[in-house]
Amino acid sequence: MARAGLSPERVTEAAAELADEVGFDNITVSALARRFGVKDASLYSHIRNAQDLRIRVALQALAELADQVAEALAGRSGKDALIAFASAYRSYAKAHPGRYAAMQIPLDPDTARASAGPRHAEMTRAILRGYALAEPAQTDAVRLLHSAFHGFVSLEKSGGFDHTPRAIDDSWAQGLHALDAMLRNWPAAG
Amino acid sequence: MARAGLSPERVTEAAAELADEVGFDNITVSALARRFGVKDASLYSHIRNAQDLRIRVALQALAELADQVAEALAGRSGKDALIAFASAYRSYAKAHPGRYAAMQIPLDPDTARASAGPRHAEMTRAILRGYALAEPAQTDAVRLLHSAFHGFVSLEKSGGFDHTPRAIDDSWAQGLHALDAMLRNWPAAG
DNA sequence: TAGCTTTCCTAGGGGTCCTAGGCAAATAAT
DNA sequence: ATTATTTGCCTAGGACCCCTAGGAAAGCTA
Repeated sequence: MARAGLSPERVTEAAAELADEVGFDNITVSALARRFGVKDASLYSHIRNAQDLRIRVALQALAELADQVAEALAGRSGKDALIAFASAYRSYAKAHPGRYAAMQIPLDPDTARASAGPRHAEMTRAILRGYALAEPAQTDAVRLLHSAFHGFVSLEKSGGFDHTPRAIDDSWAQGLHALDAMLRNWPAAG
Repeated sequence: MARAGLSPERVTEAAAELADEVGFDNITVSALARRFGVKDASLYSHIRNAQDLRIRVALQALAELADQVAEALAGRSGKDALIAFASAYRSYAKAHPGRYAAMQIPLDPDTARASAGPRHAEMTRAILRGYALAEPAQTDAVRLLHSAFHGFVSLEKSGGFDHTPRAIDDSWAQGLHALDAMLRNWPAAG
């Protein structure tokens, strides 16, 4: 029997593609095996189990997104950087819905530390350098920005904005405009 | 054989409790049947299928949360209303993680229109009455607020804020403070 | 070429979803 | 009160999925 040339990397990549096609919740070891023309049991030489597969997809997605955000951010600062960051984030979620969903699964602390997660946090902080926020305001702002981006993308995907005629792209642009203003006038604690 | 006294309502309620205990993704018809001391096939007289069960939980959760938000909002306006709304939202998510996750599944348009979703939208708009925003700014602000609340709660739950010492409650309070300031100084389009 | 490692296989157990058809309990009709 | 009807829960069983154990062949190493 000819070999299919599997490896953890190829399996993970195929799982990511499958997730984008059928949804992260619907990736199964069996479907993945079918895609390779292989029996499902054969995949267990390359992945530990189904959960391990999902975590691999999540880690790959985090790294991919971090790369794209880093590229979008290069040479920009202030509001330009804010918009570039947010747009890269939203574009990735739209282009790769399965991978984006994968990124939301909770990782155990060790895995999270070794992932691209810290890069994301660092880049978000980098944006805020243009706004001169001292701690702990910086952390609060990072959390709020991250929340707003993730929330928007997530609600957009689940259809939460569908029942109002206003174009979503316009709300997004205006929302970023407002967030920029908010960061420039960050209020004192109280 | 004595009957278990099942009904669509009791099954849905039990599914919601189960979701809060083991996570929305882990509710199964089998587990629910075990909880009632009944065979899994027996539940199919009360629910159409597993997806139907999930939708019922989602609709119940939307209605419950709408009730709680309405109560929290009564007699408040401006920043008080903003904080009351956001706190009710976050409290519900913490107290009922499974139900909260259920609310995120996409509903088809007819189901969504008949759900408590429109009540949520209306209440969010009610908050903004204290800030005197004209359309389309009002819609943009509604979307941004909803995004920020949902994003924050969702990231908090998946551990996205765990790697910074700043207390999450403090970030939440300060974030609401900043959002209030943003709404009071909503920028002109551009 | 002989041995070793890796890759994929078959076999099989256990779980979940769901349908079909049957019997018994609760309810309605006579 | 007896009969008829509806309803609730049952057993049986198919399809799919996850995962383990152990075997055979492909490819590498000596």
